[in-house]
Amino acid sequence: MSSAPSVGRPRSGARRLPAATAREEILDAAAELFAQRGYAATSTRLIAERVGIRQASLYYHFNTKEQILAELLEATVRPSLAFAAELAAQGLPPADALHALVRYDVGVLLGARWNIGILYALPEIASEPFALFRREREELRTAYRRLTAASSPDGPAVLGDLVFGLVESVIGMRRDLPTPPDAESLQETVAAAALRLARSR
Amino acid sequence: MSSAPSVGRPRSGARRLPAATAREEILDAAAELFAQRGYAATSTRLIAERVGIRQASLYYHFNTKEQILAELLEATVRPSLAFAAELAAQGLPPADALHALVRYDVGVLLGARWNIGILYALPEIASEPFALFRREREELRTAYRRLTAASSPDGPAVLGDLVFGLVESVIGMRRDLPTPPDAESLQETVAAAALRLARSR
DNA sequence: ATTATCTATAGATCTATAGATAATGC
DNA sequence: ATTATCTATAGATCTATAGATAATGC
Repeated sequence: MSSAPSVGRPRSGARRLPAATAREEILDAAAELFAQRGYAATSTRLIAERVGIRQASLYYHFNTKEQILAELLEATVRPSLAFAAELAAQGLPPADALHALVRYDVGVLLGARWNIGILYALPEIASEPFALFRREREELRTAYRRLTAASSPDGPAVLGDLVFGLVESVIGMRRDLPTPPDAESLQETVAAAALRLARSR
Repeated sequence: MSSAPSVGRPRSGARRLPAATAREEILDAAAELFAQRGYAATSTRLIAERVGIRQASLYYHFNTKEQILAELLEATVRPSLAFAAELAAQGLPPADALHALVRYDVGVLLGARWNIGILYALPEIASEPFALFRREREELRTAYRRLTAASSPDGPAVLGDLVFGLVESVIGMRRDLPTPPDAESLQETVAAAALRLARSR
């Protein structure tokens, strides 16, 4: 909530995001560095430098480096998961719900300040501190499976996973394409592509 | 070619792959560890331990740790790239060629001894030692773009990238699904899905 | 008194190089 | 003589903890 706090010893450097809390500044700097250079390749010293504090000061806000990554990952998957739950409560035709979920999810992945989704593939995520993130991402996968199967009752069981993969492929496009397509049109294109995969054959 | 060499000081440990060269053993151990625990999180000491040699002995075969990863990545993308070139020379109808390329590429990604594809997303790969791999992977992406555009002349320009993403989504399925679908049927399913995306609308 | 920072540092790495050594091949 | 390993180590990290300090708030 607050920006620069009125209490506490002053920082050595300038604030990164004057309107944000120290916690938010740390998450933002870490997101940028993790997405650009990798998690293990980013030292806590470098994160702190970008925030304008000393390395040890990070540990006033986070217990471990892993906790920083875990919070970033959870914050990225959670909005789409919540949106999927809303959709489920609305009883739309499954194809309409699938179209809406893809649109929303692609929007989240493209709209994030840093391309955090790139970190979904990190092998490090198999370890314990990321159990909650893994569970939430699997729930989202399940939502895609359910909507896809309902749209295409005779399709193969993996069709939902392919739609899920199709959606997440925008992460790679955002990273690799020299001029990534604009978000609005990509949201629509991917949603249409998902329906084309999911239509009953 | 040769298995255990007849020259050189004997190893401290047992061979990992008695039929392979030391170089191949190192690549195999590194592939397993990089895919399971991450590149930066895997020390050269651990790789050496799995091979049955001392850490410093790795450097007789490779100049840097990055070189080991670069060779693994290049070896994974190269067969599909070669196959795409063969296809281009054959002048098949584009939809048939696309179907064949997807089948082949999915087969490579699923058939590799370790799920190396997971490392395609590593942010570390943006650095210089991986320039050749990046170039080769972009060539493969170009092949998908060309075949997709030829199959669907009125489709959006990103359709080829979506097909590319669809193919690579099998990497995530191989990692995340408790019982990954068998390779044969997934090859066919993904190829059919790719054509469904690419058919002229 | 509380908060949010700072300085200092322990202890554990990690990559890569230098130079020795134990085999075979000639 | 050549090859493929070994031992030893330099030098550069890196994460996390301990305890001091510089603010504000009461």
